[in-house]
Amino acid sequence: MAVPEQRTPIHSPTVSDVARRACVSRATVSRVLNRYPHVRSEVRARVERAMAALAYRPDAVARSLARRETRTLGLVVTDITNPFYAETAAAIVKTARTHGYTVILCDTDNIPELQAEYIEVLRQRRVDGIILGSVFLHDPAVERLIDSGMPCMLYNRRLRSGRGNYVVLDNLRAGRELTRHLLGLGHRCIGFIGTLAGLSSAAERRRGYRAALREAGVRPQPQFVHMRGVTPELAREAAREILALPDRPTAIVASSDRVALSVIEIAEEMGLSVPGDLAVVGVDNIPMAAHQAIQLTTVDQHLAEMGRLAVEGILDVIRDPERYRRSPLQQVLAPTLIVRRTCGALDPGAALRGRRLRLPAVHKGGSRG
Amino acid sequence: MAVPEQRTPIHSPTVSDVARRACVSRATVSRVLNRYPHVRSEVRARVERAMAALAYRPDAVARSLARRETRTLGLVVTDITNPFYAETAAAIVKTARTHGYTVILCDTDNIPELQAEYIEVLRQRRVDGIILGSVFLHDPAVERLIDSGMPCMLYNRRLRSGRGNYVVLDNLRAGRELTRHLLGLGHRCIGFIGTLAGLSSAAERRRGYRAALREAGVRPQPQFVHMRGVTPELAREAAREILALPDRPTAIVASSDRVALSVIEIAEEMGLSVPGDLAVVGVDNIPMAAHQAIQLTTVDQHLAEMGRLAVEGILDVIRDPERYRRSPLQQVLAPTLIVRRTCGALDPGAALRGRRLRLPAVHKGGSRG
DNA sequence: CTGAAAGCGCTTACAG
DNA sequence: CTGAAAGCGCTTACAG
Repeated sequence: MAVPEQRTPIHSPTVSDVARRACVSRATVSRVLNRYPHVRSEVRARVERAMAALAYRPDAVARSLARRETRTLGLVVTDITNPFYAETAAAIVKTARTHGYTVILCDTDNIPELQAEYIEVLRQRRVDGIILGSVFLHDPAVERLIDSGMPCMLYNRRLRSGRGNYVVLDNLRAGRELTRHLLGLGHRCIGFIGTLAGLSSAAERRRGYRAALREAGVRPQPQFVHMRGVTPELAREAAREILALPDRPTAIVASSDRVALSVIEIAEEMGLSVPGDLAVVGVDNIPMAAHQAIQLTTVDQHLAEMGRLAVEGILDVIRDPERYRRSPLQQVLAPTLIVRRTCGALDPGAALRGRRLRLPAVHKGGSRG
Repeated sequence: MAVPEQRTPIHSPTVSDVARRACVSRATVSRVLNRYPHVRSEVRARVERAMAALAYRPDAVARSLARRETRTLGLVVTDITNPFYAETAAAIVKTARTHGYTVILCDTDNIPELQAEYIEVLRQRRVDGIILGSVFLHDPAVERLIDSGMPCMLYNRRLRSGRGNYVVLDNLRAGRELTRHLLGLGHRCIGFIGTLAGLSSAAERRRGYRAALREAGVRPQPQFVHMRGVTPELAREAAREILALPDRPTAIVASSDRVALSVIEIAEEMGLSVPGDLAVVGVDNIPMAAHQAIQLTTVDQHLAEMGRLAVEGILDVIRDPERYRRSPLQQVLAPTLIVRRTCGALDPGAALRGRRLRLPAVHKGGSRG
């Protein structure tokens, strides 16, 4: 007859199996496993041989239960296909790995309700900490999470309450520098297209935009400002409206590179050349911004560093929650202006009214290659 | 004196706490938790009230240990900032969520050695299955993983051995259709720039490219074919060399949209207009390919569907590993040609030698919405 | 329909 | 330096 198949693979070896084979107790196996110092080297060697012979692979689930720590971080983003989140997620996973942590990726797909659902799932899974890439200025679910004592770290956006650990760009300054840059190029009619006023990032960039106008003695025009939502379609809609105005702006500050790309698309669709007829600047410095066919003037917010700081920060919080309970870890990164083609600064012919260029000291970006 | 602070939050409630409060056994609490049918409704209500009163949150780690299943999937990609992986990861996370599964994201950052390391970590964490976005044609670590019986699913690329469950694009057909399309536009001098010959995706696309040339009676020119590596810099290098040849090709088939974008950058740097002087086509249909300023002719490989199928497939495998042991689940998706600007087909003025256009029946792509 | 008991695979005081 | 025992928070036959 046929040889019976080997089904249900013999259960994988446990500490007990190793202990039996090495003629020691399970406690000793555990000590070897965890590089506990005081184990006789002869015993240690015997245990290690047994582990090798059995191809023993420790069960992290059991260890998590016993130690009450999972060495797992939850990462909640609104859209991993947004290069902003992809770049930060890469840095987060990488940094976590170097510290022996694993990352559960949660993507809300821009559906706000899913955030609370994911937070609940992560808490049931007993992650050691939660990193949130987007919160609303008013966000009860996140306030409750903070209240609960679960270590968490916000990045990119913060709460109006000012609570929580976070790492964000100095968004006000980013909006102000971009606007000043355009003012310096001679623009006086400058619009702003953002995502949502309920997000600190967009709201603060807009405040920076307004501040720069005010400082230059330019009166803000409310009809030049739109904050409709986060999808590309809404950004396009806003661009279409603003650019159809009889006295349309000669420059647009977009609250992100993605929004800026939508604006450029619509401008070209409407027969406006960029930067000839319309200057456009963004924020993020996503890879595409550097592309030859785009060359978007933007602000770099150092995404890899932001991701790294988020992880290193939350690991500190996990180690010593008390310490950060009353004085949260709040980091603000300085923006770096990257001057490229779409603002018109590099193409004197396109600069309006022949103003002399007065660039601030900036990193002139090319490819990020 | 000051009110003493509440530190180390009283340990979160367990089944025992709920059981005590509801005056039932822990087994009964567990039954209610798992919607076990035969529980008296009065008892069920009492337990539910107790859970609510205590804000009980089941411990998924303990449950995993007891049930020997984690409802967690591992996802290993080479670079989450590559839109291909970001798009598929989004679909994978989304599909997993609807089935109650969570996803651990592993990003090897294109460092091959990290793949084996991540696989080991995932196995220790006792994930129920592993999804791999990239394998080499010759990949011993993955062969061993398959041997081990751990449920796994490859996507995008497969093994030369043909083993394993996978969902891939019909890459040969994709390469062939793109090349035929260019041949149909009059091109006879067509180059191919791929990533690595050791990856099934690029290798099969190149085979399709060769097949199309052969079928058209065009002799393949080895100096027009480059497969150097996966980074943008290597793609640029290859483009620079091929386009500097005295008898440079009039069209390039790139093995991915990212490679195509690099080729376009170099072409423009060298003063060649696209598609006037050089037609370029890619594969993937990443969001950027649709952008106004690019309009890349490409092949859609239905990334969201690929991700969804990968998850649904691996869940089937997890449910019934025996069934797929001998006849693996292997799915091949049909490519969809998306004709845009960069091939020159939409701009008769740019079509070489005034050939009459003979487009295959295709989905003419615009924006992806 | 419900409970007592054993078990999942580790870790960790506590003795010695 | 090492072992016996208890415990982490669940689930699951097995009785009744």
